[in-house]
Amino acid sequence: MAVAAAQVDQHGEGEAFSERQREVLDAALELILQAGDGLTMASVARRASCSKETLYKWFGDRDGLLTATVQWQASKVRLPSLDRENLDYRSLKQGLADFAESWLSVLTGQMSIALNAMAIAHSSSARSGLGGIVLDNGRFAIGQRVKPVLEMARDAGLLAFDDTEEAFCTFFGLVVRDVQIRALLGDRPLPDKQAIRQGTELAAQQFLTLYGVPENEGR
Amino acid sequence: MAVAAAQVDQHGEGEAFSERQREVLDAALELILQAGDGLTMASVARRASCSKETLYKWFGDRDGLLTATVQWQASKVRLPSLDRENLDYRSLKQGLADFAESWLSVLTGQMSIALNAMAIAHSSSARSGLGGIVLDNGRFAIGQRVKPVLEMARDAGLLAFDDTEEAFCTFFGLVVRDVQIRALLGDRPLPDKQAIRQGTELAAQQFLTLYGVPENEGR
DNA sequence: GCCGTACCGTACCGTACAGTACGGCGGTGT
DNA sequence: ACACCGCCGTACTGTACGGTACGGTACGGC
Repeated sequence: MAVAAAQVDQHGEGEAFSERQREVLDAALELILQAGDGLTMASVARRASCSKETLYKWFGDRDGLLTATVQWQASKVRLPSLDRENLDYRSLKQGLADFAESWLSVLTGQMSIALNAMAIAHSSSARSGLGGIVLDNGRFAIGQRVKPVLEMARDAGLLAFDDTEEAFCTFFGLVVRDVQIRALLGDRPLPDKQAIRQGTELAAQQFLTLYGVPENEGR
Repeated sequence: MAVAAAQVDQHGEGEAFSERQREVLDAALELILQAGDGLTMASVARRASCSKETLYKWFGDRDGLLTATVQWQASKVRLPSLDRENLDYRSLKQGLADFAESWLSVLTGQMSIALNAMAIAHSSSARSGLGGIVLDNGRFAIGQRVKPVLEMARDAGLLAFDDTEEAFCTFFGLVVRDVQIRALLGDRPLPDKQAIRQGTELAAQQFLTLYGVPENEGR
């Protein structure tokens, strides 16, 4: 229930874990990949060559270990920046499509799926903030990254909208569609690189159709 | 692992369960609502005033009970039809918005969230077809319902698209956005009736902007 | 050399829960 | 009346796993 140091910093930039602790958390991540929520404290200890007692000392309990693991993974994921000066219509579209592609690739990765599944499984029962953490570092973090760009594009006269949140949610829907929920429900195969690229290009096009300012389209 | 009769029919219209069995499955649904995947065979037996032995006799094992429960719930959900003759632009938009509203309402209901969460929790570990069942009766069933309408509207000259699947996926994305994943990850409060209505009306409008045939809009 | 600290490995405990066994009981056919 | 059957209730078994205790080892300070 109590993560030694990561408890303190609100947003968990992840500097709170020692080298050895990070090894342990990586072991936990590997196990989550193959066993999902079914990982046991013993299996983590075995995989990381550490003792269960140490796990409890460092992370308090099972929930604390899971929380720390999710935070650790979140601190590793670094999505592309998408900040860009000299915006024009074409580069905006390209930037949105590139960003969406990278984002969807992460979202359909084994790790994202496993972690989201685990967080969802927990949100129904335990009062661990796993769902909140995943939400903060997933959907929320993406929003924080995208919204300024949308507003920048609006200021440049390329987009038109009143509600940034609404515009971002629309972008989210156009990009993600049913892909994530299908993946989470075990639908296979996952979309490949090409399918993702194709979908996100369409999404960028559609988003601009909805929110773009026609006279500034250039071409 | 083996559901007595429901095993036979592929799509489970749900007539395979006796009155008493349906009572038991309803008890299981109630428990899933409050305990999610954490429901125990004993709790179901207690709630339904039946013996564990009967549960095992009828449903084989815990997985079989869960599967039957999900099928039973799926057989109960009946989304509005949306079939409509004499399509015009306005009635199409209204129909899509109404349908989307009803759909999103179901999707954000306690029962949908609990069942989806359970199916997701299982898809990571067990090889039970829970995820597939939910997918078939959720996303897939919706598609089957919506696609003919889209094609009908296209034949009437109201919509323009080549790929029905693509058009439907776009509709899905515009309607669902981040609502479902946020709900599954425990984000609260859930959108209320008004927020849903507002979102789905926007979605219908956006969908028509993307796929509507302008000259037939007849405002 | 001695002590404290941190950690590993393993054994152990308690509990929760899936699955089974069995006695009892009410209904139905003969 | 009696046998049979489906079901309830309850007790039981086996096991998996969270959490704890403890002995053994390596290391740094004094």
